[in-house]
Amino acid sequence: MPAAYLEKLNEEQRRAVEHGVGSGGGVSAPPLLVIAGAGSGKTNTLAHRVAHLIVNGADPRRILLMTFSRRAAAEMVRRVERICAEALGAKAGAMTDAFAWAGTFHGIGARILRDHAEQLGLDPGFTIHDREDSADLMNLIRHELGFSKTANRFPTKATCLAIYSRAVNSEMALTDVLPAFFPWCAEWETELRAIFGAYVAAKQVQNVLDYDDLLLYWAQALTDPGLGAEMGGLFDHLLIDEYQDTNRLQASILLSLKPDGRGLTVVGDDAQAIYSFRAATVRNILEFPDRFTPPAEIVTLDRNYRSTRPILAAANAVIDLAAERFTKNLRAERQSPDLPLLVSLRDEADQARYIVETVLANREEGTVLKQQAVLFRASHHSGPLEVELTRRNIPFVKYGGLKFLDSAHVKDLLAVLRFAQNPRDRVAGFRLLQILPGVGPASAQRVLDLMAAQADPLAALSGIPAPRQSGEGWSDLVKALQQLGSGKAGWPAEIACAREWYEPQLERIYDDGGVRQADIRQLEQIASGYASRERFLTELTLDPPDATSDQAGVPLLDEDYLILSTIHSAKGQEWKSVFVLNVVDGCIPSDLGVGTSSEAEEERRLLYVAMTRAKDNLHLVMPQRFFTHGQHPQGDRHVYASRTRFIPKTLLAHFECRTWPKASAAAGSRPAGTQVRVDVGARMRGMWR
DNA sequence: AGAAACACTGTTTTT
DNA sequence: CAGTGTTTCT
Repeated sequence: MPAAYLEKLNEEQRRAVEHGVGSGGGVSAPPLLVIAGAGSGKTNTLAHRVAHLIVNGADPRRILLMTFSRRAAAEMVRRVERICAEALGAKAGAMTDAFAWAGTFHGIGARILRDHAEQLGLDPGFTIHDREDSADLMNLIRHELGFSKTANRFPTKATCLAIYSRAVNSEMALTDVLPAFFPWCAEWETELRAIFGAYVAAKQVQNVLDYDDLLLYWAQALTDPGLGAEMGGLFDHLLIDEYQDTNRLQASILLSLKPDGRGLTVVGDDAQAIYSFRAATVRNILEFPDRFTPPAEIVTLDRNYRSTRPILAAANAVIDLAAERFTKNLRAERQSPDLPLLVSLRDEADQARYIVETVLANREEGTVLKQQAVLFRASHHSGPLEVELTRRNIPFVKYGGLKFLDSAHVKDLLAVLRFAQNPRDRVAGFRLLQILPGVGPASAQRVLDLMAAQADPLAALSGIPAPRQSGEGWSDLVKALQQLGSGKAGWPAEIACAREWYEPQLERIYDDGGVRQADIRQLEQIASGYASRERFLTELTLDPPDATSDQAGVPLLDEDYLILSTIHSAKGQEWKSVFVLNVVDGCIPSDLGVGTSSEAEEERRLLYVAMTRAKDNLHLVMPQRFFTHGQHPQGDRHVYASRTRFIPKTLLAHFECRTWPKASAAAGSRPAGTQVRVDVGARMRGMWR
């Protein structure tokens, strides 16, 4: 008799869920590709497949689920638990507790590398560099090799890292990467090669891995037949979500784990590929079926349960103009008479006011703030809106863009913990030492060199003479580090030690110590939720708290707040009402993102992703003019923007076009500028919040 | 020599 | 605001 949970699925969803599952949990299920359009019940289908495997006897300890973000993984686990509980009753708890391999590619990689560290010649205590740490290390090396003062300007640290990362993730040779993606750096190939060589060596000496290493070491380990079989043998089932946003290196890992594809399920949608800047390639998903013999089974989910028919029609029309399409359009299941709105208004200040007023009106009609989201291409696009929301006292949470962890004082405190954890980590040490007064780059390097020469760097600290002007701060730091390094205090008491050392420094360095101190306390709060210092540091690097809000603390769970998010961070989510900011050329597409036609195509998909987040109401907002930066607060230099090229005239029939505020005799004669100038000032101030 | 203070500029998207 | 480059101070 079929399980009750299967009855709720449509025919295609059910086919994806049941594929290859027989008695024994489908241990030898042939490879499966699920093409799942926006709003087609993808997450639900994948969760049902995992649950169905477990219910049919698959060993939950041997199921690996990889998603794009940790948030998505957590949501998936929650749903699997729910479905299993329904089907299995009391014994479901034990089953789902055992389902512990769910996370991002990078998170799973870190875990597997730590488990197999010794076989790979790695110190299991390695620390992980985030993007900025990696760039800092790249910068140190760039300096050491003397490339920071070449006659022609040398690529910046961020560019160097981007080139390195692109080569690693796309599995391309530097010679091919440069002309294809960084033509303006092609003249530096020899120097870059030297930097990358030194960068890799430095990471190894310092016992650190960067994001790319988490995949690269994993992929390399898998090329060894013995280790490959061992790691592949850990799992009967591998399920990968958002497969259109994986890169070559990730595909290599999958294929090495399961060379014949048995037990492999990948899910994705080529129309939603928006991560090519991270070397993701849509070819992974397109080529997947034919990598195996016989080819993978393909199931297509093309019924959209999320958006109303007019919203989906508009989104389909946008993506229909794409140069290349591989999947067909979605079919909407929900009727509605309301067309999506295309709102033109005067400037960004009006845009902010329009959003605030509409959001509040929606709430009056019963749509809570949490069911409404404002999406934008670049993090700073929401600046004026944030000012307006703050002014009107409307709580909001912002996803994407600058994070809590990026602020200098938080990084300082983390540097203390990281250096204690791994005293060979020069990026952490370099940062930490320079907090002391009278210590700059030169003295910091000297201390690190002396430490590096010793078998026990932390113990060696006692024998190192204090840098000339560091005063009594030096011995305090040495004491604090050795105390932390001994591990005697235990976790989370250690973070309190670190804070006690850092707080006086904070007051000395910054004028606005109060706000920053609150952040430090919040970090301490977060830290107490982790089992150990190593776990805390690793997980914080791989999964930083991804929202910032207008309040110091994270909003209480029962509190209502508006969602602000970059389009990238909105992937996989849905809201009742969605507003998309700055739907004009220069923002969508970003003026930085139209260099090549494939970049422009990705911008088009970005707009498609934004539009398909909406369930009931969609507002595309277009300010007509933008004030340029870098001028006097009262200046009125501005540029005029036009509607995005992705919505040409021929598509206007899909929208209800409006101007705001509604034209009236009085409003029409409003003296230009006066009201606007005030808000520009507010916006400028808001930029530095 | 090396640290600190100052002036100037430029900002996509993220594991 | 952070990152970079320049000048000034110790």
